[in-house]
Amino acid sequence: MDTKSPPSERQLSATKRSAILSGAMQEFLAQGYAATTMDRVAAAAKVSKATVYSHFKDKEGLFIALVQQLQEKKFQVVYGSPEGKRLQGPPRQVLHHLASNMLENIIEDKPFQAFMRLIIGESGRFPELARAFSHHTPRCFLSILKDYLGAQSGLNLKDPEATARIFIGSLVHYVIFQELLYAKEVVPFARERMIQGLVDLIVNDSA
Amino acid sequence: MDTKSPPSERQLSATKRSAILSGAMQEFLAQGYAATTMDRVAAAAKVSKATVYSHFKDKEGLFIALVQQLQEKKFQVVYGSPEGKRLQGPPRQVLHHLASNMLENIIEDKPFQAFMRLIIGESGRFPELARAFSHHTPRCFLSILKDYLGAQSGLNLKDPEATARIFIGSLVHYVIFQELLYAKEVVPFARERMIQGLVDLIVNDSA
DNA sequence: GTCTATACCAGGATAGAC
DNA sequence: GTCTATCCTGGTATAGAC
Repeated sequence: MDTKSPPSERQLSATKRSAILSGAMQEFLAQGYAATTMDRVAAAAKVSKATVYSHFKDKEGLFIALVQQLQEKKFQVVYGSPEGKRLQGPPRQVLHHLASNMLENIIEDKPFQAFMRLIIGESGRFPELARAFSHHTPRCFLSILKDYLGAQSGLNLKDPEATARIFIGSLVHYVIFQELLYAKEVVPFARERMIQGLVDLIVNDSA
Repeated sequence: MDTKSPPSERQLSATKRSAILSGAMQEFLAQGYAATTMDRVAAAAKVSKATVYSHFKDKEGLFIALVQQLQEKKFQVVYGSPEGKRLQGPPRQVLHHLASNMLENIIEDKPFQAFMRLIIGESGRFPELARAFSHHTPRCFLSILKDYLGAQSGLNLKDPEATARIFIGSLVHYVIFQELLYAKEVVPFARERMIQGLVDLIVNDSA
């Protein structure tokens, strides 16, 4: 018996590949594209640099593969969320619940915030990735909300889709501003107040 | 007579300094922090690299100086905007005008968009700059809008500040999403429809 | 398929002439 | 105060052993 890895002496390609992607995620999310070095990626993945290059063409290829993987995996969590199903119930409750969950999910999820930073920060150099992000991410969310709002005749909304965009946009902006740009430390604004303000604006039953 | 610069053979320090900042702006806004090289900054400023280092301690110092300068100069244009004065008039008109101007200003101003990308993208590495941005930028704008909304008793707003944040947040998010992330090419949404939706949501007089 | 070792290049920063 | 020339580190990518 030696001190090496007991289960499988020779690890297979798929294992290495996912280890590399995992290391790449750690580095790219923390440092951004240009500041990340293949050395550190290899170290984080506990793999030699040459192995990284045998699995991915170059730094750019690795980055693109990583982002695509994150889009597919991370997103179902944040945007697909508990409400993959259609929404139903009284607007006040549904909207409050929806906003609350969305903020909670994103604010807790630091890696996802780093991912937002990365996508926005690198959107100049990697426009394709930004386009893919715009295309896939808020699609289902927006569409579900739009349908729900459109079906609530009691709300008297002139443009349900615009309303849905305002709803989501306000919340995403809240996260970008308060969290990514540290506004919470400098011009704080309670999460609950934001949510309540948004719900009141949309529902607006004269209570 | 030689072929060199006729006006002043030896340029002064202040001139060089602003040339360097100008070159730095060009490079940092286009490439981001890490991908920008001091060589290219010097070239863009038509100055030797040593001169750059005589005016600024290092790359980081140059970057910070640049961002601070941009905050002070660029901002009065975009956020101070035509409405530095207090707002007055009927809500529908004022809000529509305000939103329209704000979007117009930001969407036309590509350098400012690059600046947003930069601030968000580098907010992990330069949290101080992000904090300064959060602190100064939308301050006056938000405050003016909040006061205006609070004064319009006809609107029946429960929380004018929350409403003001939703207003600005929706619009900023619109820019980030549609412009910076190229959503306009992939899930387009008319600017005017966004503005109208926002105004309708806030004003909401049953016409 | 994976590692070690290395080629090659570029970037940040500085020394020294003028 | 500004330039030219240079140092040195560290990065991407690959060659060759196992």
